[in-house]
Amino acid sequence: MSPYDPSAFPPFAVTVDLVVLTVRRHALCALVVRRGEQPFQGRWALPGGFVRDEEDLAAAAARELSEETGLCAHDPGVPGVGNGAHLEQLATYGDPKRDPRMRVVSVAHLVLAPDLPAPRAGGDANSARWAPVDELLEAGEQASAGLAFDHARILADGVERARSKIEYSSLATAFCPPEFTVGELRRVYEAVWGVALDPRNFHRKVTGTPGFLVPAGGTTTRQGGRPAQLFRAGGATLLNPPMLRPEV
Amino acid sequence: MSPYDPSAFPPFAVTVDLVVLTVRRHALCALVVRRGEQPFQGRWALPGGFVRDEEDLAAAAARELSEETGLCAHDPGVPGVGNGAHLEQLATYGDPKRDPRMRVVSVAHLVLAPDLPAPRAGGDANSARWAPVDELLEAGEQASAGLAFDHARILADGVERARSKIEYSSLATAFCPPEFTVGELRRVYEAVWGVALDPRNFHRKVTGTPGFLVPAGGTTTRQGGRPAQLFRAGGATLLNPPMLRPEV
DNA sequence: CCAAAAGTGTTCCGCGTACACCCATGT
DNA sequence: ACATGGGTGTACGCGGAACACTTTTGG
Repeated sequence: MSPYDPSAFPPFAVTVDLVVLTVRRHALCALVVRRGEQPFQGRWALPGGFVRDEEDLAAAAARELSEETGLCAHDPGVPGVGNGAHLEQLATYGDPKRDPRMRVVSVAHLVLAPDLPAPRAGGDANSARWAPVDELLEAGEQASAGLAFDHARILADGVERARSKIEYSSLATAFCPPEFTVGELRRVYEAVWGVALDPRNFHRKVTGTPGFLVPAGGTTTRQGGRPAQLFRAGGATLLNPPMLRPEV
Repeated sequence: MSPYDPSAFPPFAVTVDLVVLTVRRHALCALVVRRGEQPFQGRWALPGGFVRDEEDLAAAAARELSEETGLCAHDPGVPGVGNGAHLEQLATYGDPKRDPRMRVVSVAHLVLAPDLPAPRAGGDANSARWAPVDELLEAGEQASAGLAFDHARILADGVERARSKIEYSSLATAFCPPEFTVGELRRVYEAVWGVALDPRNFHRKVTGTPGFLVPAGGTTTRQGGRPAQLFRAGGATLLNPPMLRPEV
């Protein structure tokens, strides 16, 4: 670290922004809130807020998440059990011009959550909603139609992280309710990757990977057809060999 | 983002810390500098420094790198060609107690560089050196013997990132000089992963992956034995299928 | 009976692994 | 001659891809 002079460093505002992803109706969706003030008033943005004094970055992200959704996320490194949602740091964005008002460095976090009831608008947001990420990212192509600030870029990075991480980890279960079927888990992969997977091979693959799924004991027919076994997420976090994303 | 009140956010100091890795004498080494002042005076630390006003995070990392090593890194997103070194953002560390003096958020960056002459001590560092990461991380086990601040943790995260990224990307070439042999590239993998690889299969694998290596035209005997073809890094960045790290 | 989803069996083939073998240089 | 590292050929086997087939529910 450089020489320390209490008056020699420029002060920064530090925020956390959240990329909260879920799967609804076979589509990967992100949580966005409507901005109530300038700049970008009326535009959609990722939820987030300032990091408080004496508050860790992950704690700030968990607090904002809970304020916006009522969700209690579980960062595997922070105590406090959640309802299955997964939280991890994504990346940090610090372009001097990213906020026209002042110098803001934002530490983006990624949250993977099971399908939730409609979000409750909280704090300064006029409203909040789940929007398909395809819509949000397409809108970002035309200037001044997409997300506020550099949030389209942050969202794209978060989506890419989620897409690659479910390949080699068991994180896809974070999109599922506590008990789920193999078919439901497959539809998560299909929604996140935007591809169709062979149900037979998928079934063999996930049930054959030790520690990925553990039988929960019951069955369900909520998807129609023959009753399917219910599973819970197993203890394994790394999948070896990984799930293979089909070629483009 | 939360309601904006210029007086309502706590001011943070924002720094960049650098995990600069290279391969020297068959060992993965990191650049460390000796601290010249309190706290942790005399202890080794990762190079780094304050982000300046109007300076992007990646630019700050590149500036610190150049000040400490003379290296001109190439972030594939920042203009300005370097000498082959690779720079990417690693993660951000913001525990309120990580610096006893004040609230500091540090955006760590990872640099992969070819073997370099002895580093020149710059700025406030009494001295600088390349140290095998195994030594640095083992020393961290005993309290007050390892790196300053939370730098052991940052280093461990950087090493883990490098180890996993050379699996599925062509980043291992960033540890090599502009022209290198297949054997030299193999010794990079062996040093970073700490394993022995079969030279025959490795050769077939890397020369058979399109875009990974392009023949540079000449040969060399600098490693002894039969002359080896020289290669340059090809355009491909993602390896498909990936290099497989042998089981533990 | 039929549709729909769950689950099993089987065949094929690419690719990773292991290892035998040959090649071209320095000493 | 021989040691050293470079490079090719080949046989084996695991695991992914494709797909036929059976099972168990709801309508």
